[in-house]
Amino acid sequence: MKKYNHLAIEKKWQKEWDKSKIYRTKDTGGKKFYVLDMFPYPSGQGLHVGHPRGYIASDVYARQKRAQGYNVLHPMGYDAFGLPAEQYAIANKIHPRQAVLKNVATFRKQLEIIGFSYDWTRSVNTTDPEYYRWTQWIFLKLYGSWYNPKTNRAEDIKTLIKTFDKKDWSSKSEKEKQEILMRYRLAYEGYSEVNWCPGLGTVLANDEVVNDEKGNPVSERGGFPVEKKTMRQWFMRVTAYAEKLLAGLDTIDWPNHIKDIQRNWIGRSEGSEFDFAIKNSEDTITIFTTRADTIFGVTYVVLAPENKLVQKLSSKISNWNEVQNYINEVKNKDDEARLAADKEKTGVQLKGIVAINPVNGEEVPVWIADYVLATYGTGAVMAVPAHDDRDFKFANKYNLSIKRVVEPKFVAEEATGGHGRADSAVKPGLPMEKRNAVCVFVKNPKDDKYLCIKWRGTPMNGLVTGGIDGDESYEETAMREVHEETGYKNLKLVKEPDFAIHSLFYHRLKNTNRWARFQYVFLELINEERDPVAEKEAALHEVVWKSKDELKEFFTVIEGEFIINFLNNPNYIFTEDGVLFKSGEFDFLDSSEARRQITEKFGRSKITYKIRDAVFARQRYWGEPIPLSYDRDGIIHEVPEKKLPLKLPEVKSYEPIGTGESPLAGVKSWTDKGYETNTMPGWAGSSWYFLRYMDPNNKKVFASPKNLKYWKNVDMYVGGAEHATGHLIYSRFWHKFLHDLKLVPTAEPFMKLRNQGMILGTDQRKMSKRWGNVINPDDMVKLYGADTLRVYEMFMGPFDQSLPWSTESIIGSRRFIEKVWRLSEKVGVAKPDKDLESLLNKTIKKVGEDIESMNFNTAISALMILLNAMEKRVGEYGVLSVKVYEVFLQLLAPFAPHVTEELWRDLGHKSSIQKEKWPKYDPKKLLSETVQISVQINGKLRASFEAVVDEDEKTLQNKAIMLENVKKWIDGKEIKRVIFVKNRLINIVI
RNA sequence: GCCCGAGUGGUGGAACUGGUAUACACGCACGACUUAAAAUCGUGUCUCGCAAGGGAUGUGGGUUCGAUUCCCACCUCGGGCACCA
Repeated sequence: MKKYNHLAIEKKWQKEWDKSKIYRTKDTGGKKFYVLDMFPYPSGQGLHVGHPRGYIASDVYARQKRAQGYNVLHPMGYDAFGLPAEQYAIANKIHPRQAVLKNVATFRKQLEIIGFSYDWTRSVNTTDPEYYRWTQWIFLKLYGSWYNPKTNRAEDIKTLIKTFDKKDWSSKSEKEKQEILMRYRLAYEGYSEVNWCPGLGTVLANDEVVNDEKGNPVSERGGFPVEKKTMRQWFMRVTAYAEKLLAGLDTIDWPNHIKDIQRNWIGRSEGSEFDFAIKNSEDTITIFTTRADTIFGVTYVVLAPENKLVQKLSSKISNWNEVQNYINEVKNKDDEARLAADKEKTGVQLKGIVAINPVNGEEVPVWIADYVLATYGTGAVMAVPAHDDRDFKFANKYNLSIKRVVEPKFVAEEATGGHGRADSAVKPGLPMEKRNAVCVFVKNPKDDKYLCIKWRGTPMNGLVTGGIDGDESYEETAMREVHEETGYKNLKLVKEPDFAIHSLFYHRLKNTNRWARFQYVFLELINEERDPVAEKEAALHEVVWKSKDELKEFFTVIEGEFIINFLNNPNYIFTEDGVLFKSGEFDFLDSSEARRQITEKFGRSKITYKIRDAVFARQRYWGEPIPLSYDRDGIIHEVPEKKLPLKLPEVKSYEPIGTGESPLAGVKSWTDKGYETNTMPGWAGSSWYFLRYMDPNNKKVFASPKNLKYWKNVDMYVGGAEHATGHLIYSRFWHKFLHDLKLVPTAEPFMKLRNQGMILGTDQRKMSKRWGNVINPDDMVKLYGADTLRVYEMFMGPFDQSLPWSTESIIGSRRFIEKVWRLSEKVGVAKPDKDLESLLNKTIKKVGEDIESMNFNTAISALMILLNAMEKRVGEYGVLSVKVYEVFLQLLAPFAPHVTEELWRDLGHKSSIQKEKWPKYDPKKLLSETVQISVQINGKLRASFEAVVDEDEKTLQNKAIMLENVKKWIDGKEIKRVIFVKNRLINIVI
């Protein structure tokens, strides 16, 4: 027998496939299918075994699609701009381009030996000027466009200019025009803070900044201090697409958690805006809130320290020095200190400034505090400490008043006792009678017990309650009711938190629905003297005393738990929806309805998003140049389309120049022409690369309309989940923009997305040089073969789960392939075997479905089961049917393309196994002739027996009862019920 | 704190729509072949029990003839967001 020499076989077929070009893709021909991997960043480190996991999966998937008759586009390329290449180049004193070329070559080699079915002629590289020409071209489109909210899409900036007053517009200077347009462009110039490291003379990315022992930010390299510096930047107006990005999620098949992350990131929030006028001023403070129903509870207003209004009002602020100091203090805090959630809130009052609540004209103080973010909503909030946790903490610290305006509401849904009333579930259809009432806590200071009422002949327990008569005060009602119901007469009012609840119930005695607002009143016994209780009252209930701890158990009222929370926690605030109170005409409205009405009358509804515009500039050399230039007057000019690509200048030094600006700012030939010195960020090139694969060598357009129309978009996208809020948002944004401009045919770039889990080191840690736990795929290919590596990576566990590498387990996959190899000796003409036939059909079904749903581990497992059965068959009859073996090879081919090709050809086939049609199963042959029927007694397995498929219940039941093990259990007992599940089980209930 | 996801043998994991829990593989033990070893093949391998039988899918409850699967509460781990008004 021929020896299984994986090295020779794999090399041989890789060469042969390359020669015969079987993986080349044409842009026509039948139904298309686009299978894409997230292209790699070719680092100097090379690959570890975790990297190819996704590539293997997509390769298996692509191979199956090809076998199913699709015209499959399955390309690979390199995302090679960015920091690591630049740093590698600086460290090794070579040009970044050289570093990239070298790393790309290494990657390609490492990938090739694994035997992927990529069409390498379609490869792209983001650093290739012929590629980034189109990245720059798309940038210019973004720069030249605005988002028209009326048409709900991006349009040429000219359509914006048309909306301006003609005369007014032409009277403006170029500079003014530029400033106005900049507020609309989808790519726009602005300012933002960066991590500036004076020690290195450069700007650092967030992950290049670490904390030293004292928690101060320092550079990862060298440990130099890092501070904030405001710098000129370019931005992408992602926020304009927030709604489309959100809505699009419903149209694509992505893992739910990725959709959740994106939804969360976009952070849509429906609320209202209100204008608070500033007393004795023309200015107003606009606030955003989602709780318009609490607006009558506003006791102050807070601005973000960076809010422009603060500077504008400076002359009216009497403590301006103090305010300025606070603003500076906040500015110098690093992000971590400012954002720490548990940190104590700080702020300063703007003395002399008074805001007017638009709903009731109340005058409230104005503060600045860094718990209000300048970048969200309007950068200002109305503070309602009674119903917002943050405002509550702030109010407590600075002694600001607290006004409660929303009260909890409880609707009786079943017959429960409550407040000593005979009440039950609200009856639909009956009118609702509103009433003011009290509910009384009476404490006996001697033993700290509370006065309770137990209703005779009912399970109801509660407190003393009663309706308010005429113009009685709460206290008067409370004392009167206590006296009537219990006889206690010497009581005094104590100061405890006052609160009220609304209770909706059906009043049985009065046959009416009641909506009672119970004001809680806290009394204390002065002494235990009591008058006799009227007979009528005494017949209804008895008096009991309960300690605080016993109350929770004692109350049968549905709102009992809430009341206890309130009693136990003096800081308890009610942040949920409820019923309005002390809110003028809106009293007794539910929160949601109140929000609607108050907004309509006093404000306007508004939708706000968390997502921020994305910074689109890096102060680095190794990125796409931004194709803009500045003239002497600071007017920005676009680099004409026909002059693209604007290539990076050849320079000797691309190291930081020490000002924080890009190294390009130190290149005279560059600055002489006024070119923008910032370069694009790493995500620019990766935001559209999948389109370039459709037409990678086109010199006229980024991809021809014909090819775009044919390939449309990516059908299956495979990559890591870590790109959820980066690449996967940005590329959707660019794609939607291109779609608005009718440059691409679909609204979404990636129809299906699947994430691969990480492969961890054997020590369960992330594979990295640092831990010394890196496993190199080259070594695995050499030792076990690419086919074994592929099978193992697909078999080790669920594709989307992170799993540790096991040096021990991979041997199992190797054994599997060797068994397949050895079995080839035993094929020939064999007698039909129904059981094997049935298993084969089941396996065809299972493997096909499992690949489609990316459950590769169970697909392999099914193949192993079939192999074991085939071996058993050979053991019994000495020969295995060629037909069965061939189908098996076809099923295995996507996973192990080399060895299956070799064995396939050995069987005498002239063409590649990769060209074969995917096997079909016969639904009629899926069932074996016999099935195991389990017999349960009372749900416990007691016996099982073999039966013919689809046999009827009666027959099987009779058979089951005859079994020894079953007889034993049912003997002398009555069979109450028998449950029958076809072809599976019989459960006898006794 | 909020939003997702996951907890099953010594290990990675399997189980369709509620229907024989632990498939498949690794490891381990024993046996065959061998002068020997490796490789290969075979047998066994959740747990308590001599057995009959009992107990096990993070913990505690519930629904059901029957729960890894559905519901409630809690614990642990992983991921995302984090003063978003």
